Amino acid sequence: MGRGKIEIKKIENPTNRQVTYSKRRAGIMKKAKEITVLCDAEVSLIMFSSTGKFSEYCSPSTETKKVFDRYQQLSGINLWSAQYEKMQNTLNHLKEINHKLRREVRQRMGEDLEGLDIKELRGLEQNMDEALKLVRNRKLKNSQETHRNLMHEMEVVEDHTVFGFDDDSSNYEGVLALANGGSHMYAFRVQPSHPNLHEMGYGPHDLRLA
Amino acid sequence: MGRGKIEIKKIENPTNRQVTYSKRRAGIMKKAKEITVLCDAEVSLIMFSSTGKFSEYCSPSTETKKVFDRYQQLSGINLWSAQYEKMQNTLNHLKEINHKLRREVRQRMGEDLEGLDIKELRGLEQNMDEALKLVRNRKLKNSQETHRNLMHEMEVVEDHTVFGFDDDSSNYEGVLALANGGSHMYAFRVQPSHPNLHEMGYGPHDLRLA
DNA sequence: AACTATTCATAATT
DNA sequence: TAATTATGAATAGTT
Repeated sequence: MGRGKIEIKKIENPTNRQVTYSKRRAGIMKKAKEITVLCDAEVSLIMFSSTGKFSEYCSPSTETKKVFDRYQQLSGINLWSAQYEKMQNTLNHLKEINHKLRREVRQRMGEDLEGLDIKELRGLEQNMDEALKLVRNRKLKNSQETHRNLMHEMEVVEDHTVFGFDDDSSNYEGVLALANGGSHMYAFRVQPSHPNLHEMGYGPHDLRLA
Repeated sequence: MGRGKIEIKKIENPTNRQVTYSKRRAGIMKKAKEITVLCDAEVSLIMFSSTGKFSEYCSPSTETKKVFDRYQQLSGINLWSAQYEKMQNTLNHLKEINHKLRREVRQRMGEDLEGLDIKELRGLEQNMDEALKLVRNRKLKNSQETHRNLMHEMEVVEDHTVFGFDDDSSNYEGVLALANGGSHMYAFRVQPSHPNLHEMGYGPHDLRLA
């Protein structure tokens, strides 16, 4: 179809090659459109010229993404397995760590002690006892400092006396806020569990790790 | 091109439709191959017939996956954004929680107290004090039970006396193992940080959340 | 970019 | 379902 037969091999002249590309690209696009209409088919066509220019056709019923998804299912090629698996592993690892940390905090709050034997309890007690001393020391140092600062301020700014230092409110909101029953730890709890990892639904090629 | 012109609209007769699909599919495939050779182009062609049968062509230089990757870059359509973003969000959320939990444990171990003010220190101290009481109670209850069980066993199995209850080894290996300086918490530390989420490298369409 | 002379793809037919 | 063939479409070379 043309003024003479041509051999199917790379056109070396870049201009000719580009021209032929344009013409044939249009042809294939047209054919793709026609087959989708005539035969009720689903088509995804992606082309890059040798100069890197990109064109695509996708049958109107779907999107390229859907064609890709379907392609994955049927071809058995898991395009994203590597990435997906890595992320999934990281997620699982983090969850596991989280679980352990949460348990550790709970135990340090005096909850969830059922699973510990005497030795462990003894160790925990000792550890907490030492830690408590550290906290007490820190508190002492801190209040001394605060006191010193106050004194200093009162000396420097003499007519701006500081009142109302509420010495009774022992609230530990900041990081913990769990002193009175309702532990704020549940704010940490991760959403449903697996937000939406299902939706990919690869059927037999499902990558979800246990 | 055929024994008469045809209108481009869906072929209602399923047999004819299937036959036409086969013929035209072969035609497009051939054209796709030709353009890749003649014009040194990169092509991905995926087709599904109305009966669901799937065929693909991909230029020999690449793989379908690579074409897809390139498609993503140039089209600006992030095919996996939904999935990827969800996972990324979950990951970040988990990391944040982890960080907080880790800090909480450290504080309950008497470390990392610099950031706390007096009120918080007071709250922490109080909380730890109460928790320590709980742990002590538990330990007491536990050792009483152990003792009782021992007694019981000695009564029942009279000639199998139990010696060697090492009352001095206060090891709390199980969950903590951090009593003596080296906290085992670092075992929990998550690998490099972002295992390999970089490798996708979407350039301007990078989805990595801060 | 537009124009043919050809070859090619394929609709209808067998 | 698979070949055949008449016909319209695609396109290589030219302008």
